[in-house]
Amino acid sequence: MATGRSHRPATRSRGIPEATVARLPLYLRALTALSERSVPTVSSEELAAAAGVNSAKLRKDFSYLGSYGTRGVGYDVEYLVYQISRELGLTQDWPVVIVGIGNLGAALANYGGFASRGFRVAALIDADPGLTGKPVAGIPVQHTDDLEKIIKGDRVSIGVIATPAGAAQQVCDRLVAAGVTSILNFAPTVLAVPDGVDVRKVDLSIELQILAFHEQRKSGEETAAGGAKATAAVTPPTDSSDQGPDGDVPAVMPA
Amino acid sequence: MATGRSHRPATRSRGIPEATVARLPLYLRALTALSERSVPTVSSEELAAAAGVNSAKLRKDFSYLGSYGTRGVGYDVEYLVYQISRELGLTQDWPVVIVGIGNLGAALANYGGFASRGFRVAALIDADPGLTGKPVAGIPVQHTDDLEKIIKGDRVSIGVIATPAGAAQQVCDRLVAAGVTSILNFAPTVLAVPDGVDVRKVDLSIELQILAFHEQRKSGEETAAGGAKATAAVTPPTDSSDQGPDGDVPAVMPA
DNA sequence: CAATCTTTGTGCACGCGTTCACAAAGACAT
DNA sequence: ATGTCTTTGTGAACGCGTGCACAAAGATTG
Repeated sequence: MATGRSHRPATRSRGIPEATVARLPLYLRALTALSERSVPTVSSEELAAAAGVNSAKLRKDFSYLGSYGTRGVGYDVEYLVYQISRELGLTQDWPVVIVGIGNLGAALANYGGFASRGFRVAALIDADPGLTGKPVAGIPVQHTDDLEKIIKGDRVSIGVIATPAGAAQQVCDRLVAAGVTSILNFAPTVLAVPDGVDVRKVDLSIELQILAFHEQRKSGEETAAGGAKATAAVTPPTDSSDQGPDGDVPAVMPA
Repeated sequence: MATGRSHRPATRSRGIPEATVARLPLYLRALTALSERSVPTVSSEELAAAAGVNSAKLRKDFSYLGSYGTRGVGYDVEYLVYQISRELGLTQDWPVVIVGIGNLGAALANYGGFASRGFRVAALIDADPGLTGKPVAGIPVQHTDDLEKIIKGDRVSIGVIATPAGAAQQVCDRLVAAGVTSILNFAPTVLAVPDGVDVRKVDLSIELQILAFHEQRKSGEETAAGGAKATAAVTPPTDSSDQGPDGDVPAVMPA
């Protein structure tokens, strides 16, 4: 059956490493916060702390975008906000459809982080006729039957799937056939898509399982399980910035 | 200020690489599906396809757990389900609290994927007195004032933060002080936690921004933007299993 | 203008993760 | 029992990402 896994050898988008791209939104958020406080410039050290990363890493990340800093001073906040926004493509308008308006879909529709970043919820789509017409987050839900019409009519290229797992692949196929080329999938399924379509997956259960793994290690290490956790003595919250287990290997991935 | 980033040199949990741990839940889900269909054994090739990964990677991943396969045959589904569950710590009961019962919190409370994996929603907590006592997903919401009591009373070690960004750090501090040592954070903020506490972050907006980046590349590459996408000719959905942009560098990370 | 101080930008080395490719192991047929 | 065929388990090579450490660049002060 020969799988068919082509595995493109890291097309390295015009030289910007994927790892860097994944951090740009992080920097952007920190910079936006600084901008709102009218801070004119930041050093790599400060910004790195705000974004929760290493300062050397941050500088290297920025070096891929060009030399936007001034030695001895730091980075111009406004300028950097613009550069990163442009690089991420957030200066243009991205219509997005959300398919599956259950609890999660409604949460996503209400999520403020979208609108503030150039994303516009173009439509909410659900298969339940009982929902059709009902407004969620101020937007009337439309029926799945009209999916193709909506996508094509509004030139939507990004789709969010928040349906049950069983419906996900079918919805995905229809989205792709209608012209969607980027999909954010919340359903716990592996989606099959043709070449040229990007899929990012967010699985809440997987994140918890990874936490459980590390949690288990903590309990079962020093004391042999049992009443171990009864030691109760928990280090009080300090601002130590050490994070996470060890490596950064998250569960969200293109697939 | 010397950052303070200790960066533990990858404590490599008893030899299991983080990247592998992050994939175990993926395998587990595929195996569970097979188990429900009463499939006795799978080859690495088949299972890899079902989980959306490379078969060599899968075999190497399993090799860290031990030699659970039979050459010429494959892996025993039931046995593997058990081994992975045990490794991930899912054979024990993990009480979880969800703080912030807005749209997202409610969605999480209703999410079936938790219960089916050894996770138990021990309590829902919200700062809004109007919500207190109201049942969400069959569980009455409790007030933030009782947070410490709840955590300690039920020996909760995993907390989910689904509050607005502004409240996240404060909630985090209280959770940690009360004994929580693993946190899944949905608020768009960098959380500061003491050593020994794991934080995983899920940021919906970041995922979309990464998609936008790749989407922009697609449009601006072959044809110079403009009516480029009017070419409409979209490759029909096939079962080609090529996934994602290129490298696997997701936006969810310990921090 | 010269000296000093701050902060960027990056060359280099190292380690983790991925992939290839193949030998060893076992099933199965004769 | 012997041979063939399938599939695992892994050694080795490679590439990406990270972090260190420092030279170059510019601000700032005297």
